[in-house]
Amino acid sequence: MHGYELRKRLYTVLGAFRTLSYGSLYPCLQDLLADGLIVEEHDEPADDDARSGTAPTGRSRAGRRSKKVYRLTADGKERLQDLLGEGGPAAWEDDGFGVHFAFFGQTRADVRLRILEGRRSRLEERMEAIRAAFTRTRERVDRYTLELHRHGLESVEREVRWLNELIASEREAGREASREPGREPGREAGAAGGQSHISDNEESS
Amino acid sequence: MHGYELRKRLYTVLGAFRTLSYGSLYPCLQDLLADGLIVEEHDEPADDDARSGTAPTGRSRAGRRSKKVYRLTADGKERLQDLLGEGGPAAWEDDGFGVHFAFFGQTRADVRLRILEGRRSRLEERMEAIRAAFTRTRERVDRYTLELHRHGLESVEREVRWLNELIASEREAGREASREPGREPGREAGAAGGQSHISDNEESS
DNA sequence: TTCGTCATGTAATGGGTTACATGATTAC
DNA sequence: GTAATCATGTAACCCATTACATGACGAA
Repeated sequence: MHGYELRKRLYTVLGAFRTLSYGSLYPCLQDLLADGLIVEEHDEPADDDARSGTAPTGRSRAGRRSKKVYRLTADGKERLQDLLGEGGPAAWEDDGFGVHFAFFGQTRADVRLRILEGRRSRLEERMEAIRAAFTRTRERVDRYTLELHRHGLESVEREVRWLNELIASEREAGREASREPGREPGREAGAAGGQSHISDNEESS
Repeated sequence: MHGYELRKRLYTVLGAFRTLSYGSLYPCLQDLLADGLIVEEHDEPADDDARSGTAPTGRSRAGRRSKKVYRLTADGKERLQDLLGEGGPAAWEDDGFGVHFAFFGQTRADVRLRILEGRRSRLEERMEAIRAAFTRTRERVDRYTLELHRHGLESVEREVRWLNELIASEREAGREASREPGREPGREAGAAGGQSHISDNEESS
């Protein structure tokens, strides 16, 4: 898709986390282009006789013709897979986790599990740190600070419970997948829930 | 206190949110100094005969003598009060809210209430946005993205409930304070909970 | 024809981090 | 005396945002 569209979609997908300004998005696309990870297409949708002078009669002529449409190259897809396959420490930091999670649909099952578990242990470390600070400073902070800590701690605890559910769900899916040997392990969608394929750049190379 | 100490305390107070590197802290202190909002003291704690050659025998000689100890000037305190009194939109953004909340102990009750309500309405806007995106994209995103949205939405809902409790608590405290006319309104500590005074730069001017 | 939205881009700017360098003080 | 920690500071850099500038297109 093109930049403008990408940004809006980025917003709806991980909007709660962060959105990206055009000032960083467009230069980034240029870099990706220079690195050969994406190619630029011009999306002139069959210029058979589209040049007819008649006004487009409102809503027809579906998508407004847009400037630059980008598409991942083979190199780009490989790079993406490398990125998604990493699952290292960067993937369980606050920043990285959201993005990695948003791409779980394209991520190998074993990597998904590693990321979820890594994230959980990160949060458990943080919980420990907060709890320690809690007992250490008990009487030395005012009640608002205490309340802030309490709420922060509960937030972390809640996310850990969420991760526990996801991990259990992933493990369950793994067991089911291994019972029926019809497919290679580590590539299916996951646990509960029906249709799970993402839009998946359609007829691309 | 001095920079090193400040940073550690910053970490324990709003550590869950963000910590500050020395690379930004020290230049910042220099700017504050240049603006006359803080002064530098050298904290030579009574050099009566502390120069005795004997080793300090371990744990005595309480605070380690530190390099530069800063203290707020009258101007600095005024500026702080201005900052704390603002309670405008900046105070209910993700960034600003944590800091403002951490200073609630020094903040006027009416400002506290305004900040809490502003924060709540910000979150309610966000909830609406997420819910809208939810129904709009219902069938077009994979289950992981959906799960991310669901969890994000619940996080926001939870924070709203937390704010509701805090607001109720503040209102209750306000009513109690107005019943006993012993003090000026809008300066007491708040609702439930015992000791609430913060360290409050001790015998300072 | 003009306005609003879609769409892309550039330059200035800002706020922070990392990495580095230094020195004082305490513990062994 | 040497290592670890406390404590301060500087410089390079990273990365994103803001503000600005441009242009195409659809609707009034």
